[in-house]
Amino acid sequence: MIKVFLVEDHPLIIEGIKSMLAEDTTICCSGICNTGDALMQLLKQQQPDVILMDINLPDINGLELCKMVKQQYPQVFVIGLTVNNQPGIIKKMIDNGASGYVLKDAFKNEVIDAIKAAANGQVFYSHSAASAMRKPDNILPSLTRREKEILELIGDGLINQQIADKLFLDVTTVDTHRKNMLAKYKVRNTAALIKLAINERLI
Amino acid sequence: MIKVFLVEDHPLIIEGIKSMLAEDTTICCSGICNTGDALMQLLKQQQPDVILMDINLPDINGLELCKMVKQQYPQVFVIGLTVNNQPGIIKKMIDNGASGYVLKDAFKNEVIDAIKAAANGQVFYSHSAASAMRKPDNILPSLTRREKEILELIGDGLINQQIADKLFLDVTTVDTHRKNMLAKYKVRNTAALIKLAINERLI
DNA sequence: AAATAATTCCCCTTTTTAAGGGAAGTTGCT
DNA sequence: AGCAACTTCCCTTAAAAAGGGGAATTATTT
Repeated sequence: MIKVFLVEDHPLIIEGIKSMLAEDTTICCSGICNTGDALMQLLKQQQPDVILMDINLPDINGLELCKMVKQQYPQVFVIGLTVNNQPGIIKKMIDNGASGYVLKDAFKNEVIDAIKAAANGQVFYSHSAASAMRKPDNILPSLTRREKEILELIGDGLINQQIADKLFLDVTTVDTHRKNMLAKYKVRNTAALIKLAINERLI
Repeated sequence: MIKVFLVEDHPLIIEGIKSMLAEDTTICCSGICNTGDALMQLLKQQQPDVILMDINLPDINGLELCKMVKQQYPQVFVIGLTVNNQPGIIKKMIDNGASGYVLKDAFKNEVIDAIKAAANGQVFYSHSAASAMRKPDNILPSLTRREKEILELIGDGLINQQIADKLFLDVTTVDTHRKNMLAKYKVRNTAALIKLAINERLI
């Protein structure tokens, strides 16, 4: 019997997963939480074989949560779950110790297959996740803390001087970060940078 | 007995809805399609009392589909369904004849309540949809054809001169449109404009 | 402890955008 | 036919970003 925890904040998805898993007698879903925090509390009491985890949770980023779980409970296998097919995030989840990735357009058997594979220590991707992986553009550089901070303020419409004032920095520093981001993502200007950052969920 | 059709392309959500509706004996889900096209075909043969319709379908925009359904089958009630809480889109759905709107973070009873309300000709919003409606900023001005065209090119990183060349316009014209958009949305610069446009799904 | 990455600050010049106007032709709709 | 909204073009000046460098200090990771 494979013991599964589900971390998901959308009741509809919870129902869907529960309903799918109910059809397989070798899997039992013994814990459901809707936040990362609730999961960490639950794990203190008992550990499942597999955690099925939504990447977009209200309280914590899925990548962080996955890393935390694997650090404290390395024997527990984690499977990522998400609606939005974010190129690049799949690879990052695997880097953070995940045993698989299932997009929400996955079919019934794919969820079950992923859980079974994970329980055996294998890695599984749903069909759509695998095809997303094959795209070469999934190796986007990530933003540093500071860059992300600055990029968010840029997106809010602040100019370099205002950002500098807000973060107690020199204007030239803000400008340097801005230029580094343009170079990092090989975009021509701020407009393209913001578009890319939002579409890739970097901010 | 309320006859319901479900238009949804994510198997997980389909399972969730089916599972929720199974618990209510006065509702029967007698048709499931995963595209707008499939729905229109199905409607030629039989009409349900209520259609539960995902706004983000692979083949057609939910707003358009809702309008089409209501034009051809005015007696059928339509309920919108979506993960992404897009401020403004709810109002547009209602304008297009929808009888309700349910976000995917809705609870079990909210989906059932929405269906029952719709079957009685009433309008129902899920808790989260209603709170999204209350926000005054759901009446954002829309972009004109030209503005949208130009904004997309701005987002691609083109500068005014390049946009002008591409659309066979004068640079000043492109600049005027850019200024109008900044004024229209009361934003300070292009970065904020792009962010707003993407978040509001204007481009 | 060494190497790498991140953060910070500075110089310069050129290009592009923003903000303030005005004006006129075109399209669409009632 | 008339009005409103859209589209088009023009002017000027100031401000901001882009592009090209360099360099020193702190974290972080190996």
